[in-house]
Amino acid sequence: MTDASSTATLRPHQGRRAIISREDLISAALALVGPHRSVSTLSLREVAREAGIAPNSFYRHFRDIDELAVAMIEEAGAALRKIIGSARSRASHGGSVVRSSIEAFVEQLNADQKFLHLLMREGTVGSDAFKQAVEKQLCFFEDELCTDLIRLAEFKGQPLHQPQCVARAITRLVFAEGASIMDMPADKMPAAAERMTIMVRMILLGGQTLAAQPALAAS
Amino acid sequence: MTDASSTATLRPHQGRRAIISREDLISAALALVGPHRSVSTLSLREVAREAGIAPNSFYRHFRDIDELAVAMIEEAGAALRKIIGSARSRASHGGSVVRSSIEAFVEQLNADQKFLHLLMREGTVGSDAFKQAVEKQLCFFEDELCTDLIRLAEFKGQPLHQPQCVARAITRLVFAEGASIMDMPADKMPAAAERMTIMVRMILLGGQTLAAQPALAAS
DNA sequence: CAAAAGTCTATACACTTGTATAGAAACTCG
DNA sequence: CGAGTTTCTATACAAGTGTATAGACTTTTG
Repeated sequence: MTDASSTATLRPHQGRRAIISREDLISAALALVGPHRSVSTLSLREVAREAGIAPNSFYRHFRDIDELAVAMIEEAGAALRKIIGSARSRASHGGSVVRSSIEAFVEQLNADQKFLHLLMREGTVGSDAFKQAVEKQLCFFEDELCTDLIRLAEFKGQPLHQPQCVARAITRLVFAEGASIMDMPADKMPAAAERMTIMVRMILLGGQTLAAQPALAAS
Repeated sequence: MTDASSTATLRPHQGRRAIISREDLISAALALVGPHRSVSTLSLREVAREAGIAPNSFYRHFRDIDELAVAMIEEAGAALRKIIGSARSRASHGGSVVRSSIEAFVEQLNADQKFLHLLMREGTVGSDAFKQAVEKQLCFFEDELCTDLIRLAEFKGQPLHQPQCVARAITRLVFAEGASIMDMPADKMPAAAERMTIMVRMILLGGQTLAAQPALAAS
């Protein structure tokens, strides 16, 4: 594969120039999904129509619609992790990491980006390959959050009980709650974001308390 | 509607006896869904075929497939709440409510009931009516848990910060985590259930700690 | 018993879907 | 230029979809 792509880079077009790229197809698919349209209902013909190509040309880029969906998920995950990551590092030498991360998250919720949509809502239906792709992205978030939590705990001198578990709880909760928030009327969203912050704080505080008094684990 | 149903009860069949009922259609639909099949991909013809009737007879019972889906969700929610509720009351004068509730939950996860599937996985895709139906059931769970948490807090003399928020966090987390657990290989499930218990404990503990030291809310 | 009423089936129509096949169009290289 | 190579299009097919229409069957009612 490395070989194929490198020769492709050296001799970009041996035959007719490609009129459309994988990214164009992903864009077309992104344009079709939305609050009322899920990836799993996209049809090959529909995406091709949106992209302005004949249905069969689709196969030049993806083996089937599922491969497209997986590519979309990976792109969405990478984009979102970049956003959240920069928000975190921006805040790391400033104030509350929790608040600024959630603010960045909700900001993306408001912006009409489709990325969040994909990751939050579509992880539970669809093909196995698709579900695994979403799961993988969520685990990336979890791991990044985990290393951050550990660093923060050491920095503040507040130990955390089972940081990986804390990170997972926060990640899953935020994505689940986010999916629900997306369907709310706009005027209820600030309150929901505030509530989400409290939820995350509770988990963190629970982890800290548990680290201080392990006996509580059996309460 | 009350009038119509009451007259229907008084005079059950004015014409030919119904060969199939709403419940039969729901059963047929339940038989079709599963780990690899989501409600949103069910077709009217398919459900009718499974139920053994002609496609058009479907309309005698539901206006469209979406109305069927909503009915399924309501049935699933009621059934699951009954199960969890009895598990909770069984444990209320015994030991840990958290553990026994989660055990009941995971037990249902293992049993090949489709109910949990519907509530956990399908709440984020589909029509608005469908999403709202799932959301409503989740709120029922949240409310029941909330009253239980309040009662428990008073009983134990351990006040809880924002019990409604705690209840929501627990509900959402458990359902999200449950959806993920369902796709795991069976040998990893006990560990996942244990981890879920810890997560719930952290939230509870966070809520208690926050009630004791409100100043921590701004940490 | 006949009429009315409700439930179901059969057939049909227009539409969408994925994909197979064949060929046209555009590009590079000798 | 002509050969080779790649991309894209046109057409076609079988299958599946929702649903409209018309009629057959069974039960209650007059």
